[in-house]
Amino acid sequence: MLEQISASKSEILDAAAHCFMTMGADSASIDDIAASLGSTKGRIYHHFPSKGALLAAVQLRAARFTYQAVSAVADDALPPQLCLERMARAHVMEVLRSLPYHKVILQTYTGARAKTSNAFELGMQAQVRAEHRQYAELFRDQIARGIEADIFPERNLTVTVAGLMLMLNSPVFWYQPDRGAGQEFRHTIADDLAEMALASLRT
Amino acid sequence: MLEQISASKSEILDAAAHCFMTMGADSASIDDIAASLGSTKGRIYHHFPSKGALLAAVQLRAARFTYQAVSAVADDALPPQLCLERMARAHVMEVLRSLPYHKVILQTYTGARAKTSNAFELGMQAQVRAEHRQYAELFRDQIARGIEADIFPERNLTVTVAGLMLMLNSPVFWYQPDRGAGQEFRHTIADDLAEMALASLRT
DNA sequence: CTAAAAACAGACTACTGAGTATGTTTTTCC
DNA sequence: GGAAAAACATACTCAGTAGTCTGTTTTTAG
Repeated sequence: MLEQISASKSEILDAAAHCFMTMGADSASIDDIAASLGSTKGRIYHHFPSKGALLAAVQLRAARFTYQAVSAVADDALPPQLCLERMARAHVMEVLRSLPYHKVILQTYTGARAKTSNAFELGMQAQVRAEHRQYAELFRDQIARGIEADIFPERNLTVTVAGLMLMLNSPVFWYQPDRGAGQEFRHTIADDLAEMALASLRT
Repeated sequence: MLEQISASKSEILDAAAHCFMTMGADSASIDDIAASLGSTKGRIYHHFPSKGALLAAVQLRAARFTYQAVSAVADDALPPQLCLERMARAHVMEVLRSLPYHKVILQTYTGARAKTSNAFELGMQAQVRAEHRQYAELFRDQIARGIEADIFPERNLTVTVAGLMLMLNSPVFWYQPDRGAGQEFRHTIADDLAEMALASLRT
């Protein structure tokens, strides 16, 4: 589940996420990432077998970041609308915290897959999709519970879940962490989006 | 405004959008696009000065597709909530129709810019951003009108508009045009999403 | 019908960037 | 303290690709 990652490996992942974010996952070269670390590609290839594996590792970490943050506040004992609002707020706050990782996810989650596809990397990508699906299920379950209890109107579940989660991910497209006010604005974003997400489920 | 495009140029754009969609804008090579047309790169470079210009042309077309479809149904005489629902439905239907173009937009709209940046391409990219902003303004204006009239609660406009439009774009991430039922399902998606988008604006 | 321009094809160049192979330093562990 | 392994650095190979240049076909215009 939570693999033990060395400090150096974690540092590489942070740098990779940052480079992938700013330059794009394809344009950013291994040399770019190494340079941003003040080292050379030898270090990176010692820890990761290929660029695709490094990218997949970043994506996996992104999924696990949000999964941890959201599953911590999810509680089936709560009424679904309340539970969902807490989950939504936690999701947005976590996305804003570990922004580079989630930018990478959305960059590569449009179904575009490179030609380089050996067995190992295909497996990694499958795992990324699996964990992402598992995370989305947290929201899917609560929404289904709400529809079951007649709190939310009946709609296509796939359409609803995807629409809701993409709304919660929208800051990824425009939020600039360096520019402008910090923590207060983040809470404004999280509150507004969580409120909108909840409202979108009603009639 | 609406530049006259030759049939050959339009065909190239369609092929480029399809290749960019399936392989990613960076991974897809000019040779790939030419091959999918049954021709060679000579044809493409005769019509477009560079790959970046071709990509920008695809993005521009995507923005204009939706702009045309939505501005056709937008009407300031209508009450904002009604107008917005029509716009939302039109947007989703158009996105599903010209899906490859919009997949390319979202692929490249995460703020990641390649290193290749001569003056001409920077100008093209600026124009893409400008027209995209202009399109988003259609929705922004109606939402502002609704808040003004106390129909919608007051929220941060930037957060609201971005969240709303990304929700409307969510099918780009999962919809498969070839797989499964056609026109009826498209209407289901458009109806559900437009309803959700409208509901998200309420309290 | 013919000259000129447009619309391509095909071969070539130059460069980038992923991956490798080997050497060097640092840490670990007995 | 000394061997073994981990953690890097450096130099190199090689495939893929953007862009160019020249030649060939097709269309257009007078």
